[in-house]
Amino acid sequence: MRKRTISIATVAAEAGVGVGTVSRVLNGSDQVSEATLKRVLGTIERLDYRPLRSASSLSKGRTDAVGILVSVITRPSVMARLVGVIDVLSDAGLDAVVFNVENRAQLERHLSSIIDQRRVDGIIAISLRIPKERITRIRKLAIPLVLVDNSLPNLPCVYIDDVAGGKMATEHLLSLGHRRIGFIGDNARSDLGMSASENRYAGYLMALEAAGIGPDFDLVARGPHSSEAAAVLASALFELGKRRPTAIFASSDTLAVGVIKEAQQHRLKIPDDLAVIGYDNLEVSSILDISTVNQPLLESGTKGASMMVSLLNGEIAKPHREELVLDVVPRGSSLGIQRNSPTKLYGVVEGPQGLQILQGGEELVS
Amino acid sequence: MRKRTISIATVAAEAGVGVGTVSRVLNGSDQVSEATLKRVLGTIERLDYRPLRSASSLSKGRTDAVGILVSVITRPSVMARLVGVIDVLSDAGLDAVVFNVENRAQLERHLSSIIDQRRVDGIIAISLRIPKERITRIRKLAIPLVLVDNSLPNLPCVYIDDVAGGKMATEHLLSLGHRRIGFIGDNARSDLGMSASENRYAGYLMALEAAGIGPDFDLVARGPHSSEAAAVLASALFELGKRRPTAIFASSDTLAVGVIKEAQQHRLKIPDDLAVIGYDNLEVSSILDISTVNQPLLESGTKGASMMVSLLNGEIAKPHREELVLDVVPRGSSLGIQRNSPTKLYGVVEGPQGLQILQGGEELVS
DNA sequence: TCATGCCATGGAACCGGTTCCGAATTGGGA
DNA sequence: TCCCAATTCGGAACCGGTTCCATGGCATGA
Repeated sequence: MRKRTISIATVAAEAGVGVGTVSRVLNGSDQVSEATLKRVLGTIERLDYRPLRSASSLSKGRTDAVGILVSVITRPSVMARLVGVIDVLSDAGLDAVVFNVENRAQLERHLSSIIDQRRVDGIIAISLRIPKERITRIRKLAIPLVLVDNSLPNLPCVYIDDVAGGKMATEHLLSLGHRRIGFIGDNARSDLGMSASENRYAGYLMALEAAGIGPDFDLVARGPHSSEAAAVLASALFELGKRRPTAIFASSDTLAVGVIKEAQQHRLKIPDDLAVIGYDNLEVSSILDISTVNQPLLESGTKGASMMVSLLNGEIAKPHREELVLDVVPRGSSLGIQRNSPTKLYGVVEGPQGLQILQGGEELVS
Repeated sequence: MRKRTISIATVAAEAGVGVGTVSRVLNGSDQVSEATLKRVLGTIERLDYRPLRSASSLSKGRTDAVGILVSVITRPSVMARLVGVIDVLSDAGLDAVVFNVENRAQLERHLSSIIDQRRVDGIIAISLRIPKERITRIRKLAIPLVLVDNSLPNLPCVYIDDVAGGKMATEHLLSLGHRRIGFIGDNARSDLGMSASENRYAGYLMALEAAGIGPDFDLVARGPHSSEAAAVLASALFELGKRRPTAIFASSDTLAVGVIKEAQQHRLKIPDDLAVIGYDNLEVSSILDISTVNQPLLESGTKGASMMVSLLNGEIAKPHREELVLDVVPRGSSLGIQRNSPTKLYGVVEGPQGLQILQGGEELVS
């Protein structure tokens, strides 16, 4: 009857050393002589031994895992940030434990279980507003917290100035000579507090005011975050007759798509009858040639995760705040420039069965 | 000087009982009298005590976490499945540890660290082919493994018959009278083995053969999974002159988008000059009115996760296999039917600042 | 009244690592 | 040759739960 599981004690016995020595070897301590190091490593190899995560977690007092709280994960922009976060954490050897938060109750539940049970060493919140009382509790427990796509005083965060973004988008339309500029955005939600759309709206108002144009609330509309809703709202704006907007700033590309679809229904030519600019620079905006405001989404994720890694390594002293840069991507929906050819260079070759574009570095199967 | 951390011993001492009793209370054992139960619960409440995850993991011998291996996570279809998985796991009180796998090396690294360190109780692989030797190792260690969007004998899996799907899509085009039907798909990749596109291709060939049409490899093209690549490939097909296809089956909606964009460049009318059908029923296909094959993506995730939960609870005896149903969603890109109005009913109301569509059940901020 | 058995309970042993203290060995200098 | 310091190492104590066994109390039946 063999021993069931091989533990550190098994290795120690087998190698003829103490458990302490094996542990030192595992953790790369320099307090081990060359000879023993080799012997222990050999034994580990031979027994195919790996230390158990939960055991080392318990004695080390940390989990080597980071909790990621994500607001409605299905949104492409949120997704992109998440990918950035996961990649960096993974490279740092940290587990990424993902929690999808659809509403306030879920947020509370996840937070309390994460925090109280100490399941993770740190928390990254993406596009999410954390209740104040939770923040203080997290602070008291000294659990690192990093905000991505959000900003709070005295907390490390990677954020984007949505007000400036809204201003830039509106200014783009103003620079093209538009004066009647509409705004279509998300409902302001109190529960999860994704305030991005409202901030962009604020920027929109600022830009108008700076241009000496008073706000016309008839040109402003909000609804759920979907193309269909945006289409309905756009339709309402189009029916204003000669008072209808000549340009629309949609607070996200998803909404811009709905606006454009609806414009086509109304036989409005883009951009001559109606100029449109979105926000996020999602893939769909490039496909549909929609002008937009580019956010470094992936980068916001990687930056945030890097901060977390530094925090866990005790490398950052005080809260670090990083603001990422935005830029307007003018495309056909506002400029009307001739659509350009695919930017990437693709070489089509004759494949075994039909045409083929080979991918760089990829191994292909015949 | 107060005690630093409150442990189960603290609670036991405070409540005047043994640690065993507290543990029993925590785990809902019925071996505790009403009176002590109340007293212990009170103490727990008063001290705001929560058991430490890693400690219970160590002694219980399980982590209450599930590893999720995901192939290129950015693909919308993969994403949708992931969301389904996370939601179910979360409801079951299991942590979802996500690993993004971009290439074979990463897959190996993640797998070995997951498996050897026993970081998780089970593994869910989404749209991923696991190397045989890994499978046998996982089997030997008795770690539950569930495949989503993939199928292997003797393993629990949730899969979709891509061959049948490819056949359905092609038959749809055939039924509209098309005879010269092109195929645009992904490169067959050996490393991660996402064979979906190739399987759909197989279905395409079967449908053609059943209709008495021999395959014409001049109408077949493969490339990277992007709209741009698809556009380039489509362009090549369009330049075949009178031998050009009158219809194209794109193995995913992303590719179909590229095909349609390119058709517009070539002044081909959709669907009169060219009918197109995609695959996946992504949001973009509905926006652009592209016919497609609907896969229950979210459902595949939830089903897979449910299997995992059952497995971990020891409820399933032998490998359970579930095949989900597909259906063709005919839209304008093949039928040319008048575009329909938004399906959802939205009521536009006058909001505090502009128009507004209220969301069901959502709390709104003024 | 005493034997029997069940139920609630305390607490030691244990899960598998890490850490720290003390001991053993070695090397160098006096 | 002896002593001291540095280096290497063994192993007990510990992290904070869970589990199981032994124990004490109480009720039941004879």
